[in-house]
Amino acid sequence: MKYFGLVDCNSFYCSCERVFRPEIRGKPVIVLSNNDGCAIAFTKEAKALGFGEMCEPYYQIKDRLKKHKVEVFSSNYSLYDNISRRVMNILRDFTPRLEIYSVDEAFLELDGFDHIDLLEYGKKIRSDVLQFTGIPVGVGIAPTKVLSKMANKLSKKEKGVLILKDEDETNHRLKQFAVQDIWGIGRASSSKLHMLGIKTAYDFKIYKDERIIQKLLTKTGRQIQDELRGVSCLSIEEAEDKKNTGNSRSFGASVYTKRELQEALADFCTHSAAKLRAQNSVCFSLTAFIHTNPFSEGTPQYYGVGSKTFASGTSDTLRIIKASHQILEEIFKLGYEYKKGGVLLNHIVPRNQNQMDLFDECPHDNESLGQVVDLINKRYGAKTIQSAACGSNQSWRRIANFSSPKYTTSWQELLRIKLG
DNA sequence: TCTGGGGTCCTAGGACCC
DNA sequence: TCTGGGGTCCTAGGACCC
Repeated sequence: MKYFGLVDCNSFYCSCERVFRPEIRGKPVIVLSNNDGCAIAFTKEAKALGFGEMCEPYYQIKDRLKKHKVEVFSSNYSLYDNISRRVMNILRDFTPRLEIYSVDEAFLELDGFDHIDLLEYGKKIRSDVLQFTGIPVGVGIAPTKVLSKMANKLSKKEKGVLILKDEDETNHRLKQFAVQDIWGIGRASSSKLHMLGIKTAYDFKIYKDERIIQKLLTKTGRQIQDELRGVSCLSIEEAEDKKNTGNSRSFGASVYTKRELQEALADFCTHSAAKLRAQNSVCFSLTAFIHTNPFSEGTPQYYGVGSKTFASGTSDTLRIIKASHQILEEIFKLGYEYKKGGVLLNHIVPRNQNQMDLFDECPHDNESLGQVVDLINKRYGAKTIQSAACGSNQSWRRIANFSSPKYTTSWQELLRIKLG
């Protein structure tokens, strides 16, 4: 018998902050998005106080947070990434195949585990991760991915581990599980299912007319239905190279000039190109966009987007920056208040599958230059070397008023311990 | 004053080919 | 009065996820 495990870190960003601040354990904590724009992570104590609505603007809840003495943090992605990596490394000891689904979640293939006490196994996963990283996790184990997701969700009320093995037990749980809480069923799909009279996961499971499901919810919905029935359609997908990658950001302050946008785009290109080189790939096209603040009523709105293709695949930062500036020349309009910009690298292939173009004007990638830059930045810290196009002022940079130190990734910000 | 960022998969429809 | 059929590839847009 084949099983899937899903391990999910509880309030991951908040838990990371708590690792280094033991005094806030058991207290309400939230973490804000970029620019301290809105709330994106909450501990259960914060949820109990009525916070927990995803992406509620910070300025709207600021006073209430203060009143309830909620600890507030800006997001510290280098810390979260680093702790995530540690958690995943521990999970690798528990399975031959691990799918890292997101920064705080992973699927484990548990094939041929018939003679193992799955409950004990789940408990062991939990206690190991907690002991070695300080992060509390929930574990769900079931015969399909969709069911393991559900088991994981329910595990939060069951001491952190839940196994769905027995058919009657599973049906009993499905009857109490709302259809919109199923993994893969969002707002649009659940309202369609409601129209068919399907309210719970069990209703969905036993709904007979599969043609209608296929028609309304496409192949994805049909697979979810099968997965609820215990028929595994989705398998473990181990890390693959990204098919698209990019970088975009809201600006900390409004931006009006082409010069500043050039710098911001150059910065986004620098990050994206480094990601590309890290997975040893090249891209064939670049999309860049800029836009005004859609929330600001009464001010003129503009969305500018453009693309450029490369005759041969590239991961050359300078070449990609140059292309982003060419796009900017085409889409920039003076007189608007820009609030966000970004770049996307598309049509990504492994470097060894790169097709060279005979008529490409710069066929030779600055490949070795890029590698040296990556190496220096890895050893001496991010941004030790970068293109001058990224600017030095960077007035558009994000605001982060409540940032914790980079405890694990910066020599300057290591945790200090006073003795005596 | 202040509203995130980064992905994946699927389908329909257009362009193009023979 | 009449205007094929079948296939592939690409892209935009929708839906969903964390």
